[in-house]
Amino acid sequence: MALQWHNHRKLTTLLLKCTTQLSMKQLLQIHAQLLTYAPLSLDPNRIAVKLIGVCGAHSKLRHAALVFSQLPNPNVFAWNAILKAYAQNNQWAHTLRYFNYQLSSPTAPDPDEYTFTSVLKACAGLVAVPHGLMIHSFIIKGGFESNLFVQNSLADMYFKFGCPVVARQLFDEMPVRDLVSWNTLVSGYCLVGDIDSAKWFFDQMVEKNLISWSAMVTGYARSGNLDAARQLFDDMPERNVVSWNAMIAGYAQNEKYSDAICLFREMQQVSGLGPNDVTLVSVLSACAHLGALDLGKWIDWFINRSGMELNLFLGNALADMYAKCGCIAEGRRVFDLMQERDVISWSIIISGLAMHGHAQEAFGFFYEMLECRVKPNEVTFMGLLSACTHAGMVDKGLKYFNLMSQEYGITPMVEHYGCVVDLLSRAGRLDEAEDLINSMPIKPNVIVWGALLGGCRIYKDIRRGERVVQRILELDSAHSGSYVYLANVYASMGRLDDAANCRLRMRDNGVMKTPGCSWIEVDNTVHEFFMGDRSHPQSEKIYLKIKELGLKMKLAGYKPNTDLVVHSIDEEEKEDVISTHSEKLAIAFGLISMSEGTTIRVVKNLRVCNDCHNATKIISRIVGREIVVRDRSRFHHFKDGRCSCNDYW
DNA sequence: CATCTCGGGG
Repeated sequence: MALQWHNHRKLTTLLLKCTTQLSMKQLLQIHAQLLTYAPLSLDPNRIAVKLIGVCGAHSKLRHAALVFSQLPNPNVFAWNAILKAYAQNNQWAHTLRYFNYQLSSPTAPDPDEYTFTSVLKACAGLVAVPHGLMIHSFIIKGGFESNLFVQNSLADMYFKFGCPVVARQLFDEMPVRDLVSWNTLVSGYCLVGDIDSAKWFFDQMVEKNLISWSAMVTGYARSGNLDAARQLFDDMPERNVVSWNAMIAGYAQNEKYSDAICLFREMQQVSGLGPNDVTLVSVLSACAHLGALDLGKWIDWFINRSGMELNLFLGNALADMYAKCGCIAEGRRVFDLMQERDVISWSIIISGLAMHGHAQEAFGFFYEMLECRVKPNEVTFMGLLSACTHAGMVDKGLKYFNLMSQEYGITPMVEHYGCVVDLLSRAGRLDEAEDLINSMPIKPNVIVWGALLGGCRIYKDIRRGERVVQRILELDSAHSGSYVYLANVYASMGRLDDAANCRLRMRDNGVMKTPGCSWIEVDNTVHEFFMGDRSHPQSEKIYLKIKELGLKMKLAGYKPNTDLVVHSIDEEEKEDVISTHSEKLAIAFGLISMSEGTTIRVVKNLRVCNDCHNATKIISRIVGREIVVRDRSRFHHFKDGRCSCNDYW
């Protein structure tokens, strides 16, 4: 007993003196030891503060809560420790819950200025304005507003509330300012989009640190000025993971996915810094957009190898990457693996299943989600509606559309209307589609009208089409789809002069079609192809392959589709007979550069056209390989001459 | 008496 007591004292003394970061494993061992002799502890609060701090740093909040709950009389240090643990891990609602608990508990100590830094951070993160204002007055009453940390936290909170004027007044009235005060101002102005003020204060700063620079990089990136962001990034005297993350995220959020991936490689090769979870979230998002499955898989492997925890953000990004790269089964595997899931996790799987045409399973996940008491949001319903669209389930779609507002109080956005109009139009219920548009409480956009126009094209409703084109051109006089539609209608009626005229008008108005573009990842590099592209170094071989395929296809009974009216709004144009659609180039390149039997995965920026769809079906049979094409709206899995979409897309 | 605030994300 004496020996154990001695060991116990030694352990606690060591623990309290310990300044280096403890690993979670060490912590658990120490905690177990301490628990055994808990009644003998000299000062449980001092030990608990230390332990909770370690738990917080390792995001082990359940363990932190456990340690806290074992304290018979938590003092203000212990309360501050638990509040900080939650606040620094973005668990703001929990932070506020503990704070309320502290206020309402008669035995709990009164909060101090340390308490408020965490609580204000939580209010800021939640944008809980009433809470924040209440706590501000609480702080004034308690006389804590003279504390520099509290002042900085308050200024930060008001920026996050979108009140730069209040924040600025607080800053101006501060008798003493430190680097954090200035950084708060710079990042605050960046946050509210006042990049000029941010830059002005940034330039005023005599002393800057990594945070100042990184905040400015993020500010420029978020304002869309990637060149300025990159310039600052290059000018930084030193960089850490956060600086690299800021620039990588900047590229990813501005749709510069290849640049994001490039910089990610540079980070590892040049800086020697390892990526963290935030880095990987951005890179995974780039992979998802590009369909870069190999890199995505490598990141999955990297996460497992490094023992990185699959947190909510990372799990969502990984599941989304798999779903958007055509591996919905892998996406579900990741989803099952996750310890914590939110509405976004569920929505990712639901829209992933929808994209792959698995409507029933998507509905199943929705009901499971409800059983787990996760409240669906607008993104969830977009997934459900697109599941209905891709399966042609009109009435089911209308049911969900009504359910979202009636049952869940979610006001449909223009995107939801677009989805339902698309659903009705494809089914030929053009009257209902048009009525829905006319009854919209918000202004319909080009996408909504375009969906109806698509229906007019399929069902050859020329009168309605004319009307719709007019509405679209009022919104966007350079809407290429409308001109293409008109030209095609005229051509189909034999009015070739009108068709030609339409083309001329299109040219005169400077109408540019979005160039069709497809890409494929081979050996960890994304290769990009435009329509009729001959810029690829292997162009010669690619066109030879296409020629070879063309011969085999002819023998297999394939006839190119020459019906002009078939051309849809989102398709690449086929003005030039000899031009080749981009997905054919990408598929051909995949066939010549990837080993026998591997699945060819291609991503296309527009919708795949009828002709290419037919051609790809036959190619999949001829070469005996699976070809997966992700187009603008969904996945097509081509195999043995068939497509998973059953020709409905 | 030991604790705090500012930068990166699906």
